Amino acid sequence: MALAEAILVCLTERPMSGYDLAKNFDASIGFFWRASHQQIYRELGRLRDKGFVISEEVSQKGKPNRIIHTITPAGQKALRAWSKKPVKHPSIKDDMLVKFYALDHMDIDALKEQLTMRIEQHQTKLVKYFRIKERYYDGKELDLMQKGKLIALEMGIEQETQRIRWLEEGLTKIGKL
Amino acid sequence: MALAEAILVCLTERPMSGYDLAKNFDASIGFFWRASHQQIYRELGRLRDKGFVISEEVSQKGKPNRIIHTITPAGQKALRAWSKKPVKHPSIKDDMLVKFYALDHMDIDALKEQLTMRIEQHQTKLVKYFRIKERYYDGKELDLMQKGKLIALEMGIEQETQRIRWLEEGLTKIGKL
DNA sequence: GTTTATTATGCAACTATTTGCATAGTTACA
DNA sequence: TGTAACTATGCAAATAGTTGCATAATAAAC
Repeated sequence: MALAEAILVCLTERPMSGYDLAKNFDASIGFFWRASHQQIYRELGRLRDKGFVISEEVSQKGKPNRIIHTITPAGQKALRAWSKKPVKHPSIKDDMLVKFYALDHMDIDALKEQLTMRIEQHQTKLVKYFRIKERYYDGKELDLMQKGKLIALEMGIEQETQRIRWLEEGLTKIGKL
Repeated sequence: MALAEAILVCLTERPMSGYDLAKNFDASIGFFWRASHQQIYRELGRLRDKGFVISEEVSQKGKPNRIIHTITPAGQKALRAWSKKPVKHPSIKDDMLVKFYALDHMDIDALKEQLTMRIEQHQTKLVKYFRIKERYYDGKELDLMQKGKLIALEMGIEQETQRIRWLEEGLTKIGKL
């Protein structure tokens, strides 16, 4: 399970609260591993139990106190250990492919609409990725950490581009039926 | 959740036992929606509770009895209703991308090995897809059901091809670091 | 003759994920 | 002055998915 590791990775950048992490998961590493704030808070509890992070409460005026989590040396070690473990192949679960597979029981017009919507969603995401790439990476001097993030981002761009392509092909194909 | 629907789709072809379904999930629709036999048996129980399938026991000599499940008109109706519901965008959960994102904490050589393994896995799958395509679809007269399945298969082929491409690009990129 | 694979089903426990709710103060806008 | 959005945390329940085990017979391989 990479959620624990994704959180640890974020915390190597700087100590953060659960709230900060949830925002991060909306904006950067979350492109590659989605998680809700509920999941993050629970996972933080587990990481604390294992001694991979330490948490300290910081009082704020007015707002509820923040709990800032810092990665421990044990956490760093766990990350390095994880890097050597084989990845499992990602689970493919795509409603759309099931719908194509069962085309003779589907409402074709509804399917076309859904395809169009999905294409738009992926395009929105792609635009977001390109903005981040331009803003933070293009024409900059990068260290190893940044290079890794850029590669991940470029892989994300590839993935979205390709997803759009096959959804468009699918749309064309059902148009020709 | 498309598991219920994936099962119903299989049962529109012919009535089947849980065991048959599990095999189907290994070979055809399972390319687009993975499920273990435990999941399938549980889901079949739920579908029976909802009246979407009826199940009857068939005794066999020697072997344990088979329970054959048949889709009901209510089940057919549920399938059509599902076809009109919007798809949710597939959850992206890929350890590999998280590992790239955290490149500065990873063991690069281990990562290269993992990439190579993943590429091989996707290639194996691709070969399987091509065999099915040649054997069942190429140069044949196809009805709507078969056309749908072919499109799904071609989309699967696209997806695997593209996955291989971006994994190879990733490998090249970390080679250049 | 024994081990292994295949057919056939299913429970139980655990882990992961999603959805909904609850609390509680702050800031901005209309 | 009210409402909505934002900051900040977390519990509870439901659903989904994985892992491990258990049973029980047949057939083929070694």
